[in-house]
Amino acid sequence: MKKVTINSVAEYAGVSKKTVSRVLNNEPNVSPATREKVLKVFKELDYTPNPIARGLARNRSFIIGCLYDNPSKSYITRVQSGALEACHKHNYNLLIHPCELRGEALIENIEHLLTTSRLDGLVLTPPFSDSQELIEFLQKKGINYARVASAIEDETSISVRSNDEQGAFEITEHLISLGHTRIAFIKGHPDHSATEQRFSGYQKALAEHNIAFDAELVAEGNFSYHSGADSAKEILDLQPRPSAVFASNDYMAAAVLKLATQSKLNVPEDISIAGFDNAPIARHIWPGLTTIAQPVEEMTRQAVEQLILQISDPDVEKTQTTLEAKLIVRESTSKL
Amino acid sequence: MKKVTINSVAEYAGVSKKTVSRVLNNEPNVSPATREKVLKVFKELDYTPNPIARGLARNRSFIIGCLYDNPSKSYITRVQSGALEACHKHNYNLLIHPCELRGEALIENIEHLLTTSRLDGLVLTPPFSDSQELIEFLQKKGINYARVASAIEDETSISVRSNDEQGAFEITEHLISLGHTRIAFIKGHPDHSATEQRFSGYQKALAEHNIAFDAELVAEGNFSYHSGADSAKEILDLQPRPSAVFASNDYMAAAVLKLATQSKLNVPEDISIAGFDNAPIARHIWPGLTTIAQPVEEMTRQAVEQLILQISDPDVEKTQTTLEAKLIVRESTSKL
DNA sequence: CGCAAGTCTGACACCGGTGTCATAATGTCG
DNA sequence: CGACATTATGACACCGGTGTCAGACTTGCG
Repeated sequence: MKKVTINSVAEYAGVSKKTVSRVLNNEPNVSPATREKVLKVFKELDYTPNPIARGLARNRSFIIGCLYDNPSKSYITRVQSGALEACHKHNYNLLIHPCELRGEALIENIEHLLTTSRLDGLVLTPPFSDSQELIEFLQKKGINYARVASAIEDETSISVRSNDEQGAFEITEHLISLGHTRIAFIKGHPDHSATEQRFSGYQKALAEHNIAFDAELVAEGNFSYHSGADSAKEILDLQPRPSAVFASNDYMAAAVLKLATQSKLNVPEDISIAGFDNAPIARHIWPGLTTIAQPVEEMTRQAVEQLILQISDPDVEKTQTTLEAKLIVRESTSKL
Repeated sequence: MKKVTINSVAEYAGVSKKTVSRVLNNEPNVSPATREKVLKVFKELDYTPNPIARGLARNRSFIIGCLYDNPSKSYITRVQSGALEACHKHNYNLLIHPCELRGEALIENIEHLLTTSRLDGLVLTPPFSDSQELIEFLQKKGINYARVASAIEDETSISVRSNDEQGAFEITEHLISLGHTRIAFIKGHPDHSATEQRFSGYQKALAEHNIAFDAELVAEGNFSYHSGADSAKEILDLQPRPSAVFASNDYMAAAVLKLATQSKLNVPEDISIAGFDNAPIARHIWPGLTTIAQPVEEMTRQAVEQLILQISDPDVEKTQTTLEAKLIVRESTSKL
């Protein structure tokens, strides 16, 4: 398997390598005859251009990196799927890089990432979207980035978010409209800005309907199924038991459902349960979870799309977009 | 933000770029004084070497590609997590590339991938692990690859699998030992070799215990939750109803559980349900699913580890490894 | 002290493409 | 048919590193 380079193609076709390069990139000013000839040699020698060499010359890798630190697998796959869609549309590829926000050496870690592969841009997903430290580092290094689902308003960088507070408000109001007043809440991971947003939506809905906020009804979770199970235990033991639980994501809601069922409670007759995200599990269990559909793929897709735009033209305006979240009512919530 | 290259560092430090390169790569034969001086300039200028230039010179990208076409998100994230572990250990990065086995242009798709990013190797996950067409293409192109969970015995390439047939045999035997004889089976996607393996394990266990195989009890699934729900409908309508269902993966088993519960059947009292894979959902639902734990992360980790070994030394022996699957009994199966 | 071996360092080609610019070939038009 | 615009092509530097090799400088030891 000897290597076929642009030089061998040029030699074989009897033209200069620049002409081969022109054919390769569909540049104008190549006579049809020459183009044909070169294309034939491509086939004959089974030539594939070397992306690294091309990258060096153009100072581009056509690779976008995706950063995440998230216990929800489904969130991650949705993020990836949206990012990939945008990448492939523009002939980019996606490199994934999970790492810990609280790791002792986040910046070193990212620095190492940038030393081992040159990335044209970075998509930051929660909780990185809100990491001031990381953002400053990227700016200093002059790395393009886009932020997904960040709470920070920042006109100097691309950001696509969904309205978490509004979503949490709506789902809480949904529970209230069903007659619930004693509604427990499970918080998400403190590093995620969504946690505060969703909590705030919950509180605002209570206030709006003159229901006193009761700190006893609030449990600390971290978005993981496991943390949901722990919180569920606390909540189900409360006296009197809340008639509804709103968990900050579907995994934790699923955990509440599992523990309630194990305790011989009927859902939703004995207790209503609501989640957030519309993760696959929300419809894979019975009863299906009432939840808020967050357009994760779409957010990420738009973020990456903007990012690629910015890579090709650094002067393009950096947009801030907010997408709507949508209430999805399933079987896990019912009238009191 | 002006670029800091090896040339500027060399000039600033008053040494040749080769010496800078030596310091960069921790090569011997640099006097401590010179090394110090250069390292100081690195800091001072905030120099980061360009991975693309390095890649060109070394003919390496230090990027591994991961191919998949799989409806199970949890399978994919487990694959990614195992692959990432091995990659990061050796300073590689991971590029993900989902694509369709049956897409009109698989080879063109992969060719395009290789044209847009130079990958040092490829991890093939099911169903690509068994795609003869793809494997021939990669061999022709001289691309290193490793196959995960493939059924094909092939001494010429790296392969790490788990014993699916044995696992299916065990779980079927588990059901039989509980007194079940009318055991329905839901097949996986026909493109996946695991489908045939698991089916075969099911049949062998029946035979071993002198239970006649009944084709009526076999439904065609494709590993997706949705297909499991379709199959579940068929199976639950059978007269008499089977007393147990063994679905080829946990998503389909979860679908059976959901439909059974919706039909007011109690699991496992009225019907036992078993899955395969030990996906997160198996323990996130109630009752938890009896299933086979497949070491997906470990398989992928080992495959990538071998792959990286092969990249650095093409003459290293290509190993074939088989890992054990393990029966996990939860609440979804019980005595007849 | 002299010579061989070992340590440091830099000049230079090279990896495989792309950008710039000069020049040759062809076309257009009065 | 000559002057000029346009198209086609190649020479050459360059992207930012690494590999090879030669030469200068140390060191060890008989």
